[in-house]
Amino acid sequence: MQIREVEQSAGLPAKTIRYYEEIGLVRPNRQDNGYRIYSTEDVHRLRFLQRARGLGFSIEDCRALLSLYDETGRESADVRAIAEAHLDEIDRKIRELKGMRQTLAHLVHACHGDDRPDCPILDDLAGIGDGA
Amino acid sequence: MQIREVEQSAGLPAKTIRYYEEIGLVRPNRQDNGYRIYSTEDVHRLRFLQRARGLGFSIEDCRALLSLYDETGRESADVRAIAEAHLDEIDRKIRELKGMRQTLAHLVHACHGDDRPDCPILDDLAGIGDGA
DNA sequence: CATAAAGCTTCCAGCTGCTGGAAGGTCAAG
DNA sequence: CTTGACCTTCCAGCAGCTGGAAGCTTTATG
Repeated sequence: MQIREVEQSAGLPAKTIRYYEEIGLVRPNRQDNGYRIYSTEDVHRLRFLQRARGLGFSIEDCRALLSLYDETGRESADVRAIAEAHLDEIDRKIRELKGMRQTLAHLVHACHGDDRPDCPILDDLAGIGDGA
Repeated sequence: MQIREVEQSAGLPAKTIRYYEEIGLVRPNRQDNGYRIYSTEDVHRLRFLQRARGLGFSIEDCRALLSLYDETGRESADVRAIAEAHLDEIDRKIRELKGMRQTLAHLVHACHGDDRPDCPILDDLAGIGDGA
């Protein structure tokens, strides 16, 4: 299978697929002309990566997950530990974004948003608290 | 005021302050020896940046907000438009993270996480659906 | 058979927003 | 006069790609 076809079946752009090879996540063979040739297993790994990345795992997490996937003697606890750490990280990000969201929504609400220059959003950013 | 002191009052590391100058967000004067010297207004701008970044605005948004802040004839609608677009973006990210969170929490829950190799997390990533 | 279009290759640069570190100038204290 | 704290510039690197140039190969068409 050539790269253009793998794009479809793995759901990843060719550039990304080559990049994943460059950083050692997948090792396709080469044809005589130098073209990459992907086995079903290569495509499998790429799909794995596509899903793991879609869940927000970092590249290094993906590398660890893939190697656990390869390792038949793995302990599921190791996999779960990675996933739990990532889950915590996601929760942290959600909390952070919600904090921003709240402040921002409040400010947007307070701003009349017309042709006049006075603006609670700018006031807040400038550190002019409303005292409340 | 020299940079080390500005670090404290703006709540930004010196490296970042210099970087903000490099990209034209602030323009401190120089002493004869070449040292940067920050006016109260410079510090003010930096604090503005610190807050805006803390709310997750991009550097380009910050640039736009600062220039609206400078512009006394601004329309608050312009400020609000930037803030609303950013709010939408935050909401999008929260939704994305929540989607990940849900899938991942489900998988973590399903994984017994012991010394055995079978693992629903890896199965899912490998595309082995549980058919449900 | 010539040529053009499509697909492949490598390599280099750039994106965001800093951050670390090296090499070196300046200044106040002892 | 030296030490140490501060300041400067410049260059490199982080994540995770993405775009583009320059140049092969292969396939389709006239």
